[in-house]
Amino acid sequence: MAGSGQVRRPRLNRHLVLTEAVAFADANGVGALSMRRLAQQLGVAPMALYKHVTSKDDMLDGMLALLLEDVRETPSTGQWREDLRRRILATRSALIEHPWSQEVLSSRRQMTAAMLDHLDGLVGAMLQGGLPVDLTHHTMHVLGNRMWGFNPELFAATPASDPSFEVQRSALPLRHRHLAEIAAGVDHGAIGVETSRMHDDFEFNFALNLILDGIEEFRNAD
Amino acid sequence: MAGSGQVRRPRLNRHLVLTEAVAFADANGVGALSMRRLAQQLGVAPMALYKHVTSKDDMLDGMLALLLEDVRETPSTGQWREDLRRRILATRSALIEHPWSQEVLSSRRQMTAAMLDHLDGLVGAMLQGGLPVDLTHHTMHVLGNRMWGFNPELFAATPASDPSFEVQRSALPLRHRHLAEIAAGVDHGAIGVETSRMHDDFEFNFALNLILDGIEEFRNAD
DNA sequence: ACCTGAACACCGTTCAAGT
DNA sequence: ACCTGAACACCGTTCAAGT
Repeated sequence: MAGSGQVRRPRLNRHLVLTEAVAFADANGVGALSMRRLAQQLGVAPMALYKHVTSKDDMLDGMLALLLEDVRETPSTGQWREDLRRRILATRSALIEHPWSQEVLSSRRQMTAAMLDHLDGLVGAMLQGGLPVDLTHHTMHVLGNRMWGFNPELFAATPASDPSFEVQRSALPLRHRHLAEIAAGVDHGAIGVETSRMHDDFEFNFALNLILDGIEEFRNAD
Repeated sequence: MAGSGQVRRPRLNRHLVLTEAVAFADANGVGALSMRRLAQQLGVAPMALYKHVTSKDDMLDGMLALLLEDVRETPSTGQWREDLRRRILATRSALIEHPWSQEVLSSRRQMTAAMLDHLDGLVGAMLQGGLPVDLTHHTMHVLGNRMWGFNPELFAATPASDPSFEVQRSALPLRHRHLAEIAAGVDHGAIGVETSRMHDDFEFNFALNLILDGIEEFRNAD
C-alpha cells in the first residue's frame, strides 16, 4: 500500500540516471540533489548509481553534457552572424530552462569533452562563414560570458603543472579542429601563467572596449 | 607541544570570522570550507561561529560583501567611460584574486545589500558622467556578465510571489537612488513574470547585437 | 554575553557481500 | 553484471548547558 517513489524499475543505465538527475534538479534545485535522494527516487540503493556514474562530479558533468547535446543540433545557414546568434540563443535557452546549470558550470574546474564539443561547434560556424581566425578568436572571448553565463577564462587557465594539460592540448586537433586552429594563433612555445594572464587581460579589455564604443555610438546617434 | 592551529584567540567577532573564512577559501577552495573546519582553524567550537553569523549562507554573503567593499573606494574622474572601466576592472581583480567568489556568486538566489550598493555605485558613475537614464540601463545589462562573471538576470528576476519583493522595491529609493532611477524607466505597474522575461530577452539581444556589430566593423576595417 | 558538547538528520564513498 | 547493506568520515544546525 506504500506508494513511495517509482514502482517500475526498468533496469538502470547511465542515460536514465542522468535524465532523472536533471529532472530532480529542475524540480528541487541542485542543492537538494544528493546521490541518496536520487537513488531513492529511482527506487534503488544509493550505491547502485555508482555502476553508471563514477562520482557525483561525473554525474554533474553528464547532466551538463545532456543540456549541450540539444544545442549542437542547431542547423547551419552559412552566415556566421546568424549561425552564431542561433547557437548562443539556443545555449541560453537551455541554461535558463535548467537554472541549476549556471551554478554547476561555475563549479567545474575542468573543461569536459561535451563543453569542448560545444565551443568547437561555435568556432566552426564562424570559420565556415568566412570570419578570419584572429577575429574568430576574439569573438569567442567576447561572447564567452554571454553563452555560459560565467567567465570561461577562469577555467580555460589550466595550470601548466597539470600533466593532463599536455594530453588535452595534443588531443585537440583530433576532436576539435576549429579550437586547435585558433589556439595555434597564440601558441608560441609554452603558455606560462604570466603569459596566459596577459592574454586573458588583453581579451577582457578588447571585449570591454568593444562594448563601451558601441554604447558611445548609440549615445552620439541620439 | 601540540602546535595545531591558532594559539592566541583574540575574541571572535563577525569581521574576524569573515576574513578568516575568505583566507580559508583562498587557500583551500569553497568546497573545503565548512563551519567545523573554520571553527577548528580559529581554535573554537563549531557553534561559536553562530553567534557572529546566522548561517553558512549568511557567512558566504558576508565574504562576498568583503570583496566588494574594496571596489567601492575606486576614485571618480567625472568621465563615465573611465569611471566605469576602473570600477569594472577593480571588480574583476577582486573576483580573480578570490576564484571561489564566482561559484559563490552564482549560487546566491538573492541580491544582498552589498551587491546592490556595488551596482548603485556603477550606475551613479554613469549618470553623474551625463549618460542618459535609458542608455545607462542598457549598459548595466550589457556589462552584467562582464562584471560578475555570471548572468545577473537569473537573480534579478525575484518572483512576484515573494513578499520581500515589494519591500525591496520600496526600500530602493532610500539606499539606492541611482538604481531606483533606472528602475522607474521600466516600472509601469507590476512587473509580472512574462513581462520581466520579455524585458530580459530584449536586453540580452541588445547586448548581443552590440557585440556582433562591433565585431563586424572590425572585420570590414581589415 | 559568549562559548561548549552532545545530539540529530543528513552527506559521498569504501568495501565485502549477495544474486 | 548489476545491485545491496553496513560502515566510515564527514556535513549544517538544534538545543541545553556552562562561564
